[in-house]
Amino acid sequence: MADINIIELAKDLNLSKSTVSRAFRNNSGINKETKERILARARELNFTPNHHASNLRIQKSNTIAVIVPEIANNFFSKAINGIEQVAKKNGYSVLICLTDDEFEKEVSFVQNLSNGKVDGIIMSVSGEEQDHSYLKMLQKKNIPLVFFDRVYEDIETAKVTTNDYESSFLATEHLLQQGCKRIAYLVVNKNLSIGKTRMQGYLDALDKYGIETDDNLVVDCSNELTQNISILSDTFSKLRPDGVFASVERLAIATYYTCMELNISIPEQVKVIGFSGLEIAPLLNPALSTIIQPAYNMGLEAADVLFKILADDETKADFATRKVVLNSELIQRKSSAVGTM
Amino acid sequence: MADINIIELAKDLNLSKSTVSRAFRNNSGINKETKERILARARELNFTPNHHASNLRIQKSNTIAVIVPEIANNFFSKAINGIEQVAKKNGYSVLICLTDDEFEKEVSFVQNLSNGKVDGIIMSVSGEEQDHSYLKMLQKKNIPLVFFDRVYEDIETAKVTTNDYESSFLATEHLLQQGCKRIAYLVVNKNLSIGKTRMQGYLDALDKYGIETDDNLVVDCSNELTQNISILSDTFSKLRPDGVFASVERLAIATYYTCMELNISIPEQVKVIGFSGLEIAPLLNPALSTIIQPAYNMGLEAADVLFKILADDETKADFATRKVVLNSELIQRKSSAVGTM
DNA sequence: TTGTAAGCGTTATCAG
DNA sequence: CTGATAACGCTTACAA
Repeated sequence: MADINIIELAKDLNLSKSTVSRAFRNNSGINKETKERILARARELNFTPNHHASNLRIQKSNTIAVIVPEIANNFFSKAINGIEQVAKKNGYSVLICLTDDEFEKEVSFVQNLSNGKVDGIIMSVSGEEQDHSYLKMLQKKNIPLVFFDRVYEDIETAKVTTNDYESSFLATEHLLQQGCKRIAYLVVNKNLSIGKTRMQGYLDALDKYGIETDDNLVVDCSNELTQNISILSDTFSKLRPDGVFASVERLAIATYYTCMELNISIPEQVKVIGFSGLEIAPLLNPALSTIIQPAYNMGLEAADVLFKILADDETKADFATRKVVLNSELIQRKSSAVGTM
Repeated sequence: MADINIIELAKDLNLSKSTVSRAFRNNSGINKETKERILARARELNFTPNHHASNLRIQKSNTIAVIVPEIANNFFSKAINGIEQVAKKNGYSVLICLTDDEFEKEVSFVQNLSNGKVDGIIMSVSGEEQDHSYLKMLQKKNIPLVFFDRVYEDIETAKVTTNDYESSFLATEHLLQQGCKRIAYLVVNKNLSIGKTRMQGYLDALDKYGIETDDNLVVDCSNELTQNISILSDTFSKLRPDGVFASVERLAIATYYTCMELNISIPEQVKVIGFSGLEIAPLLNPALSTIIQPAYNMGLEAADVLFKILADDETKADFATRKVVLNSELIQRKSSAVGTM
């Protein structure tokens, strides 16, 4: 109940509330000394203007939302880190929304956020095969949207992605050059555009090297480790691939666990490469060859684009449909090496 | 500009805004049919009540903040995951604040949040040696605070921690039982209570086994990998420890990198154990012995306590100073094994 | 430079 | 069950 508002502070200082209000804004014409006096007293009384009142008044929340499938994940936590850094610099707060990869939650978050709670949204999507018209609402309400990594192709908005096709092509080509003939492609959801794009790189590389595609070698996995191990055990025993290309980090890990269980030696019996940002890839047994996405920088870029749109100057329209493509980096390590190193 | 408010919606429906408002609350006495009619029309027009207006009115934000040193980190990202799950279930949003381990940012976040922006705060602290009186403000403004993992001992509030002393004691004892005589304790900041507590477990275990303490074996590291490698290289060449107990994950990783560089073999020349929640600890070369903190569950617990306090019933006071201690789990793997496995 | 007053879009109280 | 009206705490023309 020790709550104090601008009126009481004004009374305390024998000023009007408008003058006090001005002290908290930079632009307004106000006497330097009165301003000092006000701020000093405010500090004493622990007063700062109520967020909701001023947000209501100025129709702005100074908050952005990040909607992602998960957070306990190398890639997303780094991306969020990047986003938060930019937000902090701009005086914005960051709301975290985890969809758990469920489209319904994504929709419900967006709906819940569209009433002024946030000024903009950065999202990595979870419902490619669904109806995306619910996003129209954001446009109507003038809430800018930036996609990163996982995007909806049919929605025309700002997007920050990586060169997935090229990376996948190169990764597959790398395995081929190391002598692999039967390369398995592991994917979590074939229908996600990101899975498709990466798969296309894989397919085209095979094609370039004149390798026949075996549909069974495209393995649909899940997000659950034990389940993946069982799926992969099956694949390994039935199809005996000599190479594995994991389209996401957790599938590379599942591959390692499976090989450990089945006593399959990497890279002698099967060579492995995967998308992954693990700092400890070199410490794995054996060191894992990786394609590293610049997760942190993607966050930075996505946030940068969003704030450019929010800045609302002439360039705004330009950024509203901006496409940024960052490059991933392929690093060869022992898991895809020839012979015994 | 397609923005619609409750008044226009009311006009559209030939009703008063109070009736329309009631349709969006559950409790209020309102005719079922009119309510349906209102909600239907609202859906058509994409209307839901403005957040700031209602927050201002009801003096509540339905938002909590999580203040942590970093997010691109196994432990914190899992904890946040837990927190978000609980928040979502309670209809709350989660604001993420990253202090980058800087006390000033922590203070500035708390100050910024204390004006109604959030209803409660969950925090893992970054300024043990600083003045914590700034937190008094939260009490005055009736914003509940729950600490987790890293806490301020001098602040009486709800706390969720793990049994750090016991875990450290057991980890050190484990190394001793494996035959180590010169065990290094790696810590990022000796002054943090969490570092102190863990160190005490280490010291007491040494004592129990009649091992003289060598102050040089308590190694103060940083958060930066390359820096840590150089610090550890120094330690290894000068002090030749036969055991390493890493008080946080990144120091276990730094130890591995250092040993790799110096060609020191784990566990033959030095046995290693560390706090870590890495799913891939078994896949490292060699598999890393770990003490696993229940990060996700800590998040769950911390959020549970916070919402119990926010529920504001008789038990509130009880939870406001609740102490929850969860157990970590020690898992022995090859990095601390005897002989060559 | 400061003060007055009109809103921002809700919700809650009180009549009807 | 519904409607009028007064807050909630702040910002911003406009006036002084």
